[in-house]
Amino acid sequence: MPKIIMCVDMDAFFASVEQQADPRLRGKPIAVTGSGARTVITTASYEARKFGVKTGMNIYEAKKACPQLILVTGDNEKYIHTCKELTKVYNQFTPDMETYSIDEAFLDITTTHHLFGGPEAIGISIKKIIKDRFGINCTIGIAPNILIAKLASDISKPDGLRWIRPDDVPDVLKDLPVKELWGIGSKTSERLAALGIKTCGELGRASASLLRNRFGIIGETLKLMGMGICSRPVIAEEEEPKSIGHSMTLPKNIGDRDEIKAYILKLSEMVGRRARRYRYLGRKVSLTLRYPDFETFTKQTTLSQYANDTHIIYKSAADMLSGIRLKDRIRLIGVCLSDITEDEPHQPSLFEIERRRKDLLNIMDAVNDRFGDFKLTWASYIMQERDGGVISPAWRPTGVRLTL
DNA sequence: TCTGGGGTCCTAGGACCC
DNA sequence: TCTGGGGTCCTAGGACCC
Repeated sequence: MPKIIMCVDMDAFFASVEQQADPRLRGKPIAVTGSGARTVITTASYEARKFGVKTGMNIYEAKKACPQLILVTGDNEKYIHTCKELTKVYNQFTPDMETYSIDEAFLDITTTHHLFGGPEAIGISIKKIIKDRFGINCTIGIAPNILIAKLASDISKPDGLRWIRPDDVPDVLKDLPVKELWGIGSKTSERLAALGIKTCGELGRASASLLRNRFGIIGETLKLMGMGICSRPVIAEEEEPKSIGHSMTLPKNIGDRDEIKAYILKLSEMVGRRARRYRYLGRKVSLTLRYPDFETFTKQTTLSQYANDTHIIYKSAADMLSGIRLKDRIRLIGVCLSDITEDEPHQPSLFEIERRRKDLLNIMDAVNDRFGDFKLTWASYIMQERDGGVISPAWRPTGVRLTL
Protein backbone atom coordinates (compact mmCIF):
# COMPACT_ATOMS: atom_id res chain seq x y z
CA MET A 1 0.00 0.00 0.00
CA PRO A 2 1.50 3.34 -0.94
CA LYS A 3 2.20 5.74 1.85
CA ILE A 4 0.59 9.12 2.17
CA ILE A 5 3.10 11.76 3.19
CA MET A 6 2.41 15.39 3.85
CA CYS A 7 4.90 18.24 3.76
CA VAL A 8 3.87 21.38 5.59
CA ASP A 9 6.01 24.40 4.78
CA MET A 10 5.43 27.84 6.27
CA ASP A 11 5.35 30.71 3.79
CA ALA A 12 8.12 33.23 4.51
CA PHE A 13 8.05 31.96 8.09
CA PHE A 14 10.16 34.49 9.99
CA ALA A 15 8.69 37.40 8.04
CA SER A 16 5.16 36.11 8.55
CA VAL A 17 5.69 35.76 12.29
CA GLU A 18 6.97 39.34 12.46
CA GLN A 19 4.05 40.64 10.42
CA GLN A 20 1.68 38.84 12.71
CA ALA A 21 3.38 40.24 15.79
CA ASP A 22 3.32 43.81 14.49
CA PRO A 23 0.24 44.74 12.44
CA ARG A 24 2.06 47.75 11.03
CA LEU A 25 4.25 45.35 9.06
CA ARG A 26 1.38 43.50 7.45
CA GLY A 27 1.03 43.86 3.71
CA LYS A 28 4.40 45.59 3.54
CA PRO A 29 7.70 44.53 2.00
CA ILE A 30 9.74 43.44 4.99
CA ALA A 31 12.83 41.35 5.44
CA VAL A 32 14.18 39.57 8.50
CA THR A 33 17.92 39.79 9.04
CA GLY A 34 20.50 38.65 11.57
CA SER A 35 21.94 41.02 14.08
CA GLY A 36 25.53 41.40 12.95
CA ALA A 37 27.07 44.26 11.04
CA ARG A 38 27.55 42.16 7.95
CA THR A 39 24.29 40.30 8.02
CA VAL A 40 22.12 39.12 5.14
CA ILE A 41 18.42 38.66 4.46
CA THR A 42 17.16 35.54 6.21
CA THR A 43 13.58 35.74 4.98
CA ALA A 44 11.73 38.24 2.81
CA SER A 45 7.97 38.69 2.93
CA TYR A 46 6.13 37.93 -0.29
CA GLU A 47 5.54 41.66 -0.70
CA ALA A 48 9.32 42.12 -0.70
CA ARG A 49 9.97 39.16 -2.96
CA LYS A 50 7.97 40.92 -5.67
CA PHE A 51 10.81 43.42 -5.82
CA GLY A 52 13.40 40.70 -6.11
CA VAL A 53 14.47 40.65 -2.46
CA LYS A 54 15.85 37.18 -1.76
CA THR A 55 17.32 35.14 1.06
CA GLY A 56 21.08 35.58 1.25
CA MET A 57 21.15 39.11 -0.18
CA ASN A 58 23.14 41.63 1.76
CA ILE A 59 21.36 44.70 3.04
CA TYR A 60 22.75 46.94 0.35
CA GLU A 61 21.50 44.75 -2.46
CA ALA A 62 18.14 44.31 -0.83
CA LYS A 63 17.64 48.01 -0.33
CA LYS A 64 18.67 48.65 -3.89
CA ALA A 65 16.07 46.20 -5.13
CA CYS A 66 13.41 47.61 -2.83
CA PRO A 67 14.13 51.05 -1.30
CA GLN A 68 11.03 50.98 0.92
CA LEU A 69 12.02 47.61 2.37
CA ILE A 70 11.50 47.39 6.12
CA LEU A 71 14.24 45.50 7.90
CA VAL A 72 13.47 43.55 11.05
CA THR A 73 16.11 41.91 13.22
CA GLY A 74 15.16 38.29 13.77
CA ASP A 75 13.71 37.26 17.11
CA ASN A 76 14.45 33.59 17.51
CA GLU A 77 12.39 33.04 20.62
CA LYS A 78 9.29 34.00 18.70
CA TYR A 79 10.01 31.55 15.90
CA ILE A 80 10.83 28.74 18.29
CA HIS A 81 7.67 29.32 20.23
CA THR A 82 5.56 29.27 17.09
CA CYS A 83 7.34 26.17 15.81
CA LYS A 84 6.64 24.28 19.01
CA GLU A 85 2.99 25.25 18.84
CA LEU A 86 2.86 24.07 15.24
CA THR A 87 4.12 20.62 16.16
CA LYS A 88 1.20 20.30 18.54
CA VAL A 89 -1.16 21.03 15.67
CA TYR A 90 0.45 18.37 13.48
CA ASN A 91 0.33 15.83 16.26
CA GLN A 92 -3.44 16.12 16.36
CA PHE A 93 -3.40 14.30 13.01
CA THR A 94 -0.57 11.82 13.38
CA PRO A 95 2.12 10.89 15.87
CA ASP A 96 4.38 10.10 12.93
CA MET A 97 5.66 13.62 12.50
CA GLU A 98 9.13 14.92 11.73
CA THR A 99 10.11 18.50 12.37
CA TYR A 100 12.48 18.75 9.47
CA SER A 101 13.39 22.37 10.07
CA ILE A 102 12.02 25.30 11.97
CA ASP A 103 9.47 26.03 9.25
CA GLU A 104 8.92 22.66 7.68
CA ALA A 105 7.47 19.34 8.81
CA PHE A 106 6.73 15.94 7.32
CA LEU A 107 3.69 13.99 8.43
CA ASP A 108 3.07 10.34 7.63
CA ILE A 109 -0.72 10.16 7.55
CA THR A 110 -0.93 6.76 5.88
CA THR A 111 -2.69 5.12 8.78
CA THR A 112 -4.55 8.09 10.23
CA HIS A 113 -6.00 10.09 7.34
CA HIS A 114 -9.24 8.11 7.27
CA LEU A 115 -9.97 9.32 10.79
CA PHE A 116 -10.13 12.88 9.54
CA GLY A 117 -11.89 12.58 6.21
CA GLY A 118 -8.83 11.93 4.06
CA PRO A 119 -5.54 13.61 3.19
CA GLU A 120 -6.97 16.74 1.63
CA ALA A 121 -9.29 17.30 4.57
CA ILE A 122 -6.29 17.14 6.89
CA GLY A 123 -4.46 19.62 4.70
CA ILE A 124 -7.38 22.03 4.72
CA SER A 125 -7.75 21.69 8.49
CA ILE A 126 -4.07 22.30 9.16
CA LYS A 127 -3.98 25.35 6.94
CA LYS A 128 -7.06 26.77 8.63
CA ILE A 129 -5.83 26.12 12.16
CA ILE A 130 -2.46 27.70 11.43
CA LYS A 131 -4.04 30.70 9.76
CA ASP A 132 -6.60 31.20 12.53
CA ARG A 133 -4.27 30.61 15.43
CA PHE A 134 -0.99 32.09 14.20
CA GLY A 135 -2.01 34.29 11.28
CA ILE A 136 0.46 32.53 9.01
CA ASN A 137 -0.02 31.03 5.59
CA CYS A 138 1.53 27.72 4.77
CA THR A 139 1.75 25.47 1.78
CA ILE A 140 1.01 21.79 1.95
CA GLY A 141 2.12 19.05 -0.39
CA ILE A 142 0.70 15.53 -0.23
CA ALA A 143 2.27 12.63 -2.10
CA PRO A 144 3.34 8.97 -1.88
CA ASN A 145 6.76 9.93 -0.49
CA ILE A 146 8.73 12.78 1.02
CA LEU A 147 10.52 13.71 -2.20
CA ILE A 148 7.28 14.30 -4.07
CA ALA A 149 5.47 15.79 -1.07
CA LYS A 150 8.19 18.38 -0.77
CA LEU A 151 8.05 19.03 -4.49
CA ALA A 152 4.27 19.40 -4.29
CA SER A 153 4.59 22.08 -1.65
CA ASP A 154 7.50 23.82 -3.41
CA ILE A 155 5.56 24.20 -6.65
CA SER A 156 2.39 25.33 -4.88
CA LYS A 157 3.80 28.21 -2.84
CA PRO A 158 2.50 30.41 -1.42
CA ASP A 159 -0.68 29.48 0.42
CA GLY A 160 -1.13 26.31 -1.62
CA LEU A 161 -2.39 22.78 -1.18
CA ARG A 162 -1.51 20.11 -3.68
CA TRP A 163 -2.03 16.37 -3.64
CA ILE A 164 0.05 14.48 -6.15
CA ARG A 165 -1.37 10.98 -6.31
CA PRO A 166 0.86 8.09 -7.41
CA ASP A 167 -0.65 8.08 -10.90
CA ASP A 168 0.04 11.77 -11.33
CA VAL A 169 3.75 11.55 -10.51
CA PRO A 170 5.05 10.83 -14.05
CA ASP A 171 3.14 13.76 -15.50
CA VAL A 172 4.39 16.17 -12.87
CA LEU A 173 7.99 15.08 -13.36
CA LYS A 174 7.99 14.76 -17.13
CA ASP A 175 9.21 18.28 -17.97
CA LEU A 176 10.31 19.40 -14.51
CA PRO A 177 13.93 20.65 -14.35
CA VAL A 178 16.01 18.29 -12.22
CA LYS A 179 17.14 21.21 -10.06
CA GLU A 180 13.64 21.39 -8.59
CA LEU A 181 14.13 18.07 -6.82
CA TRP A 182 15.15 18.05 -3.19
CA GLY A 183 18.81 16.96 -3.13
CA ILE A 184 19.77 18.08 -6.63
CA GLY A 185 21.59 21.37 -6.40
CA SER A 186 23.30 23.57 -8.91
CA LYS A 187 26.44 21.44 -9.29
CA THR A 188 24.63 18.18 -9.84
CA SER A 189 22.17 19.74 -12.25
CA GLU A 190 25.08 21.20 -14.22
CA ARG A 191 26.77 17.82 -14.41
CA LEU A 192 23.51 16.23 -15.46
CA ALA A 193 22.99 18.89 -18.12
CA ALA A 194 26.42 18.01 -19.49
CA LEU A 195 25.04 14.51 -20.06
CA GLY A 196 22.02 15.97 -21.84
CA ILE A 197 19.77 15.40 -18.83
CA LYS A 198 17.70 18.46 -18.02
CA THR A 199 14.31 17.18 -16.89
CA CYS A 200 13.27 14.64 -14.30
CA GLY A 201 11.67 12.65 -17.10
CA GLU A 202 15.06 12.38 -18.80
CA LEU A 203 16.75 11.55 -15.51
CA GLY A 204 14.29 8.75 -14.84
CA ARG A 205 14.96 7.24 -18.27
CA ALA A 206 18.74 7.70 -18.10
CA SER A 207 21.04 4.70 -18.13
CA ALA A 208 21.67 3.46 -14.62
CA SER A 209 25.21 2.42 -15.46
CA LEU A 210 26.00 5.81 -16.97
CA LEU A 211 24.74 7.55 -13.84
CA ARG A 212 26.66 5.16 -11.63
CA ASN A 213 29.83 5.83 -13.59
CA ARG A 214 29.49 9.58 -13.33
CA PHE A 215 28.03 9.93 -9.86
CA GLY A 216 29.13 6.84 -8.00
CA ILE A 217 26.93 5.51 -5.30
CA ILE A 218 24.26 8.17 -5.68
CA GLY A 219 23.88 7.41 -9.39
CA GLU A 220 21.06 4.95 -8.87
CA THR A 221 19.40 7.20 -6.34
CA LEU A 222 19.40 9.97 -8.94
CA LYS A 223 17.62 7.75 -11.42
CA LEU A 224 15.06 6.75 -8.82
CA MET A 225 14.55 10.41 -7.97
CA GLY A 226 13.89 11.12 -11.62
CA MET A 227 11.21 8.47 -11.46
CA GLY A 228 9.75 10.02 -8.35
CA ILE A 229 10.81 7.18 -6.08
CA CYS A 230 12.15 7.91 -2.61
CA SER A 231 12.41 5.56 0.33
CA ARG A 232 13.39 8.04 3.03
CA PRO A 233 10.86 7.59 5.81
CA VAL A 234 9.41 10.22 8.07
CA ILE A 235 11.72 10.16 11.09
CA ALA A 236 9.69 10.96 14.17
CA GLU A 237 12.41 10.54 16.75
CA GLU A 238 15.03 13.14 17.22
CA GLU A 239 18.37 11.71 16.15
CA GLU A 240 21.60 12.19 18.00
CA PRO A 241 23.61 15.09 16.65
CA LYS A 242 26.81 14.41 14.72
CA SER A 243 28.40 17.77 15.40
CA ILE A 244 27.99 20.93 17.42
CA GLY A 245 29.49 24.08 16.02
CA HIS A 246 29.38 27.84 15.98
CA SER A 247 30.84 30.31 13.59
CA MET A 248 30.72 34.03 13.18
CA THR A 249 31.49 36.60 10.59
CA LEU A 250 33.51 39.20 12.41
CA PRO A 251 32.35 42.79 12.56
CA LYS A 252 35.62 43.68 10.82
CA ASN A 253 38.30 41.57 9.22
CA ILE A 254 41.12 40.97 11.65
CA GLY A 255 44.70 39.93 11.21
CA ASP A 256 45.96 39.93 14.77
CA ARG A 257 46.38 36.39 16.05
CA ASP A 258 45.58 37.28 19.62
CA GLU A 259 42.33 38.84 18.55
CA ILE A 260 41.55 35.77 16.47
CA LYS A 261 42.26 33.60 19.49
CA ALA A 262 39.90 35.64 21.61
CA TYR A 263 37.13 34.84 19.15
CA ILE A 264 38.18 31.20 19.10
CA LEU A 265 37.85 31.13 22.87
CA LYS A 266 34.43 32.66 22.72
CA LEU A 267 33.26 30.19 20.05
CA SER A 268 34.83 27.29 21.99
CA GLU A 269 32.85 28.32 25.03
CA MET A 270 29.62 28.49 23.03
CA VAL A 271 30.28 25.03 21.62
CA GLY A 272 31.41 23.54 24.92
CA ARG A 273 28.52 24.99 26.81
CA ARG A 274 25.98 23.60 24.38
CA ALA A 275 27.66 20.19 24.44
CA ARG A 276 27.69 20.17 28.23
CA ARG A 277 24.11 21.31 28.51
CA TYR A 278 22.92 18.40 26.40
CA ARG A 279 25.50 15.99 27.79
CA TYR A 280 27.52 15.29 24.69
CA LEU A 281 31.21 14.74 24.27
CA GLY A 282 33.20 15.03 21.08
CA ARG A 283 36.54 13.72 19.94
CA LYS A 284 37.24 15.92 16.93
CA VAL A 285 37.66 19.66 16.91
CA SER A 286 37.68 21.70 13.75
CA LEU A 287 38.62 25.28 13.13
CA THR A 288 37.22 27.07 10.10
CA LEU A 289 38.62 30.33 8.78
CA ARG A 290 37.49 32.53 5.94
CA TYR A 291 39.53 35.19 4.19
CA PRO A 292 38.03 38.43 2.88
CA ASP A 293 37.97 36.93 -0.62
CA PHE A 294 35.70 34.20 0.79
CA GLU A 295 38.25 31.44 0.47
CA THR A 296 37.31 29.17 3.35
CA PHE A 297 39.22 26.27 4.82
CA THR A 298 39.03 23.94 7.78
CA LYS A 299 41.60 22.27 9.99
CA GLN A 300 40.57 19.32 12.07
CA THR A 301 42.23 17.39 14.83
CA THR A 302 41.37 14.34 16.86
CA LEU A 303 41.54 14.63 20.63
CA SER A 304 43.10 11.89 22.71
CA GLN A 305 39.84 11.59 24.66
CA TYR A 306 36.23 12.59 24.26
CA ALA A 307 35.67 16.00 25.77
CA ASN A 308 33.34 18.95 26.07
CA ASP A 309 35.50 21.23 28.19
CA THR A 310 35.84 24.71 26.82
CA HIS A 311 39.55 24.82 27.43
CA ILE A 312 40.24 21.54 25.67
CA ILE A 313 38.27 22.68 22.65
CA TYR A 314 39.94 26.06 22.79
CA LYS A 315 43.41 24.65 23.13
CA SER A 316 43.16 22.32 20.17
CA ALA A 317 41.60 25.02 17.99
CA ALA A 318 44.23 27.56 19.03
CA ASP A 319 46.98 25.00 18.35
CA MET A 320 45.62 24.52 14.86
CA LEU A 321 45.69 28.27 14.33
CA SER A 322 49.34 28.32 15.34
CA GLY A 323 50.12 25.90 12.52
CA ILE A 324 48.53 28.10 9.87
CA ARG A 325 50.31 30.77 7.89
CA LEU A 326 47.63 33.36 7.29
CA LYS A 327 47.69 34.82 3.82
CA ASP A 328 45.32 37.63 4.69
CA ARG A 329 43.09 38.98 7.42
CA ILE A 330 40.21 36.82 8.61
CA ARG A 331 36.54 37.49 8.00
CA LEU A 332 34.91 34.42 9.60
CA ILE A 333 35.91 32.04 12.36
CA GLY A 334 34.19 28.77 13.23
CA VAL A 335 34.74 26.12 15.88
CA CYS A 336 33.04 22.75 15.68
CA LEU A 337 33.02 19.66 17.87
CA SER A 338 32.27 16.40 16.07
CA ASP A 339 32.54 12.64 16.46
CA ILE A 340 29.92 13.11 19.14
CA THR A 341 28.99 10.61 21.80
CA GLU A 342 26.70 10.80 24.79
CA ASP A 343 28.30 11.70 28.07
CA GLU A 344 28.04 8.80 30.47
CA PRO A 345 26.83 10.24 33.70
CA HIS A 346 29.30 9.51 36.43
CA GLN A 347 30.27 10.93 39.73
CA PRO A 348 33.38 12.97 39.26
CA SER A 349 35.89 12.28 41.97
CA LEU A 350 37.00 15.05 44.22
CA PHE A 351 40.30 14.85 42.46
CA GLU A 352 38.63 15.41 39.12
CA ILE A 353 36.63 18.33 40.37
CA GLU A 354 39.72 19.91 41.77
CA ARG A 355 41.65 19.27 38.60
CA ARG A 356 38.94 20.79 36.47
CA ARG A 357 38.70 23.83 38.63
CA LYS A 358 42.42 24.32 38.40
CA ASP A 359 42.39 23.85 34.64
CA LEU A 360 39.65 26.37 34.35
CA LEU A 361 41.46 28.93 36.41
CA ASN A 362 44.69 28.29 34.56
CA ILE A 363 43.15 28.81 31.19
CA MET A 364 41.35 31.92 32.34
CA ASP A 365 44.54 33.32 33.71
CA ALA A 366 46.43 32.48 30.58
CA VAL A 367 43.79 34.04 28.44
CA ASN A 368 43.54 37.14 30.50
CA ASP A 369 47.27 37.54 30.54
CA ARG A 370 47.44 37.26 26.82
CA PHE A 371 44.35 39.18 25.86
CA GLY A 372 44.34 41.82 28.51
CA ASP A 373 42.85 44.19 25.98
CA PHE A 374 39.65 42.25 26.15
CA LYS A 375 39.31 42.39 29.92
CA LEU A 376 38.29 38.81 29.51
CA THR A 377 36.32 37.13 32.23
CA TRP A 378 33.88 34.30 32.04
CA ALA A 379 31.12 36.39 33.45
CA SER A 380 31.50 39.55 31.49
CA TYR A 381 32.60 38.60 28.05
CA ILE A 382 32.01 35.01 27.19
CA MET A 383 28.92 34.10 29.09
CA GLN A 384 26.81 37.12 28.58
CA GLU A 385 27.52 38.08 25.05
CA ARG A 386 25.46 35.72 23.01
CA ASP A 387 25.23 37.34 19.62
CA GLY A 388 21.57 36.73 19.42
CA GLY A 389 21.95 32.95 19.28
CA VAL A 390 21.23 32.63 15.63
CA ILE A 391 18.48 30.27 14.77
CA SER A 392 18.95 28.26 11.65
CA PRO A 393 16.45 26.16 9.77
CA ALA A 394 18.49 23.16 10.81
CA TRP A 395 17.23 23.84 14.28
CA ARG A 396 14.85 21.41 15.98
CA PRO A 397 12.44 22.26 18.74
CA THR A 398 14.11 20.04 21.30
CA GLY A 399 17.57 18.86 22.02
CA VAL A 400 20.97 20.09 21.15
CA ARG A 401 19.93 22.13 18.18
CA LEU A 402 18.31 24.61 20.46
CA THR A 403 21.13 27.04 20.07
CA LEU A 404 19.72 29.89 22.08
C1' DT B 1 27.35 49.32 2.42
C1' DC B 2 29.41 43.02 -1.10
C1' DT B 3 28.22 38.00 0.21
C1' DG B 4 24.91 34.51 7.77
C1' DG B 5 24.87 30.39 10.43
C1' DG B 6 23.55 25.68 11.54
C1' DG B 7 23.86 21.21 9.95
C1' DT B 8 24.45 16.18 7.12
C1' DC B 9 26.57 13.21 3.93
C1' DC B 10 30.06 11.79 0.56
C1' DT B 11 34.71 11.46 -1.61
C1' DA B 12 39.58 11.23 -1.97
C1' DG B 13 44.21 10.54 -0.64
C1' DG B 14 47.71 9.27 2.77
C1' DA B 15 49.25 6.62 6.92
C1' DC B 16 49.28 2.44 8.84
C1' DC B 17 48.34 -2.47 9.60
C1' DC B 18 47.97 -7.37 8.44
C1' DT C 1 66.11 -6.82 -11.84
C1' DC C 2 59.50 -2.90 -8.87
C1' DT C 3 55.88 -1.64 -6.75
C1' DG C 4 49.46 -7.00 -3.94
C1' DG C 5 45.38 -5.95 -1.68
C1' DG C 6 42.13 -5.36 1.81
C1' DG C 7 40.89 -2.83 5.84
C1' DT C 8 40.62 1.26 9.12
C1' DC C 9 41.59 5.82 10.64
C1' DC C 10 42.65 10.41 9.62
C1' DT C 11 42.23 15.06 7.40
C1' DA C 12 40.47 18.15 3.78
C1' DG C 13 37.10 19.67 0.82
C1' DG C 14 32.74 19.94 -1.45
C1' DA C 15 27.57 19.44 -2.36
C1' DC C 16 23.43 20.17 -0.45
C1' DC C 17 19.80 21.59 2.72
C1' DC C 18 16.99 25.23 5.51
